[in-house]
Order: sequence, then structure tokens, then C-alpha cells
Amino acid sequence: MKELFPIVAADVALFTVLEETLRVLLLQRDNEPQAGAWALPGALLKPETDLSLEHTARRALAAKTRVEVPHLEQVAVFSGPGRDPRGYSVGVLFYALLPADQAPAVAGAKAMDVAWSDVAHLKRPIAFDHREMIALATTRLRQKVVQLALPLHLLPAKFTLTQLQSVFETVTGKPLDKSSFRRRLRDEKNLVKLHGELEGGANRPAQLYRAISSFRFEMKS
Amino acid sequence: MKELFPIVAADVALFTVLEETLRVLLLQRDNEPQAGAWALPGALLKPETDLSLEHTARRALAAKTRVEVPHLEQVAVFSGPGRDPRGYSVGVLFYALLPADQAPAVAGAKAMDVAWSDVAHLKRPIAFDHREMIALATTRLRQKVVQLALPLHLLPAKFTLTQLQSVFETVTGKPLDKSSFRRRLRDEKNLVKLHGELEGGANRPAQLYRAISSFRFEMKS
DNA sequence: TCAATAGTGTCTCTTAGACAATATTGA
DNA sequence: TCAATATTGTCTAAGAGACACTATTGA
Repeated sequence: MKELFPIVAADVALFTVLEETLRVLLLQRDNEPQAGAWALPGALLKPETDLSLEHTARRALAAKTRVEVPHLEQVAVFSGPGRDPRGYSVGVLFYALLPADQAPAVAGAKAMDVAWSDVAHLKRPIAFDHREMIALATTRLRQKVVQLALPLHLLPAKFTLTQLQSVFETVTGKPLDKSSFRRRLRDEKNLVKLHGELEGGANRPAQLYRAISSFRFEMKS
Repeated sequence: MKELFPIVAADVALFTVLEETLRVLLLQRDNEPQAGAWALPGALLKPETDLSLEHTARRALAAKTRVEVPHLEQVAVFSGPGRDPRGYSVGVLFYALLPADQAPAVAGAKAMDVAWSDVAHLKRPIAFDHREMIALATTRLRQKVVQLALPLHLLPAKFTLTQLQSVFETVTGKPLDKSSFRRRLRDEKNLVKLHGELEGGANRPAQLYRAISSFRFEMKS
């Protein structure tokens, strides 16, 4: 009987950048199956309450997190009889971006079962097919950013151009020329110069910017 | 009770190019709900037999079509309580490409309930949220082609460069310079020159090409 | 003044687009 | 030869990357 209805779930790859590294949020599973292994936050679809699978995804994040993520995007659907021992399952994968300054609020020092893992070196045991999910979500995020979709959702509301470039380089994995990068930013007009300044350890302080209010994290062409 | 389990289905936007127009395959519904309206081919997930939702999608095409489509790709998931009056539904949308020379085999003159509709002018009544699905699948296809993913699956196995350019222009909706286009084709090496020739109504005959055997319809960067 | 980082200017090389010139066929 | 389309070549302009130069701060 259970075979007639698939399990439907939403899983979320929540990314942030810490220490110049692209990281994804993992939770250690308490229960079987795969107790002890690390998994993406996820939740089963509740038809009575969820207006869509995006709602399910947000609910999954809210359950383990206190943070509101601004950006949530579909990546792909994974399906099949062998993904989950509990039965035929359909898993809809999303990805979301979290500014670095909010990352500590998610994985506080207290929690042993929450981790921001470097996507390039996933050393923990990963549950189900979540390793593949992380790889695909990472690729998708990279593609978007390479096509010059500004990953502003990974930055705090106010940021310097150097910080923006650093996030860019971390996500894409490639260095960028400062001059060209700033030329591009000037031409597209997604940024607004603010009139306060920042830091300056022992050097020239940097201008702060914010995104224009209508900014959207979208493809270009 | 039915509320606890969502309906899970795969729908396919099958594209081809006829008369310099990008077209999508529509079927007229026999049964309620929405009898008489036109819908994308689709099928319910059968957990007992479908190894994945891509299988479900292929099965949906096979049911109304005799054609094997080479290329099938996920677009997005649509979900919610209001999409289908039969209950909460989760619909996974795919798109597929069919060479123009195989299009007649699908919608033969006999069938009144099969149509290749111009995606730019959908005049028939469209069932459910399939109009939105068609729009999204079209956008996705366009994006891929704009990024110079050669839409070779829309062409017969052998084709001329002029035919390829024409398909390109039809899908993207924009004219292309012949010289630049051929330069790009030469640089990427996805085509093989054949040594037979074609037509020539009253003019110079065109060289035929085919895709290299390892060709894949993928993003560039 | 020095170290360190922010910000700007200039040069070159690649590439896309415009457009012209040549080639080849049947009628 | 002519009409029609295929194929190739050349010029130009915009953009990306390399790299150097100037600016501003605290120590």
C-alpha cells in the first residue's frame, strides 16, 4: 500500500561564505535511517498546510534555524525507489544563500549537530544521495555567479567592493581582475554608494555599497 | 485521506520547429477535469514501474507518440493544492526536443486531438497551469540556446549550416550574422563535415554536417 | 615616511558584428 | 548570362584582462 504513494520532500542546500570558503549547512541525523550521518535540512510535504514545495523548504529551514533566507531557488528533483529505505521518494532540492554575518546564528557553539561544511572537502559521512545534491546545487550556484548574477545574498546589507569581489572569487573559484570587475559593476547599475565608510586597519578606508532595492538574483540574458 | 498524499506527475513540453516557428506538442483532453482543453502530455508517477520521474516523462511521451526523444531535461516543479481539482498535486516539468522531420509522425493528419502549437501564439484553451509551464520551458530552452548550446536535437541527423542558423534564429527570436555564426561553429568543434551534398533548387548546393558523436546539449561555462 | 589596501587609468588583444566579395549551381 | 544561395574575407568597434599608477589611512 505504501508503495502506491511516494514520499515527497523538500531539501535545502543553504550556502554561506566563511573564511574564504563556500560552505553548506549540514545537520547530523538523530533517527534512523542513517542515524549519525549528515544531511541537508529537509521536510516532508504537508499538503494540509504547505501552499507549495517552496513553503515546505522554508519550513525545513525554520525548524533548525532562526534565520529568514531571502533567496530560495529550485535546483532539481531526485526520485526513485532506492533513495530512501522507507519507500519510493521524490525529493525536491532547493538552494538558499545566507549572509556570512548571520551564519553564526544558525550553527551556534552549543550545537554539536550543526555544521557549516566546506563544499570542496566534505569529510563527514553524508546521508542518502545528499552528496550528489550538494554537488549539483554548488554547480548551479556557480553557474549563476559566473554569468554575473551578483551573489549579494551572501553579503551583509552593506559591503565594500573588495568584499564583493572576494565572495565572487570564492564562489567561482577563480581570481578576478579588480579593474574589470569594478568596470562591470559600474555598467550594470545594481549598486548604490553609501556615504559612510568602513574599517581601515592601517590603510585607506573602503567605500560601502548596498544593492539597489529592486535587485534580483537572476540570469542576465 | 486523499489529502495526505499528493498526486505526483511528470509533464513534458515537447518542442520542434515547423515553418520557422517554435512549436510545442499539445493534446486535447478527453476526460474531466478540463475535458476539451489542451494540455501537455503527462503521466502519473507509478512507483512500481518507474525508476525515476524521467522514466515517467518518457512513458508519457510514448503513450501518445511513437517517437524516441533523444533529449529530456528537467525544468521545474509546480506544486500546490489548487493546481488540479483532484487534490494536492506535484507536477515535474520536463522539456524535450524533436527534429522537424519526425514531427509529422507524432501529429498525423488523422489525429484531431494532437497539435503542434506556436508557442508565441497559443490560441487554444490551455488546461491547468500548463500555459505557465510552456512559458517557463520556452524560456529555459531559449536560455540554453542563447548560451550557444547547439539545438542539434531539433534538426535531422544531417543538416546544412544555413538550416542550423535558421533553427537558432527561430528559437532565440533574433537574427544572427552568418559570418560570426560560422566562426563560432568552427571554433567549437561540435560538427563534422560530411562528403555528400544537398539540394540547390537553382543555386549553389550546401555542405552537409552532422554532430560529433560525443555531442551533448549542455551549458558552456 | 612606510606599509597596506582602495580606487583609477591605460594599453593590448580578443571577439562579435557589419558588410563586402567570391563561388557554385540550375535554368 | 542570371538569379539565388553558399562560403569566405576584411574592417571596425566594444569589451576583457593585464598591469601600472595614484590616493588615503594609521602607525
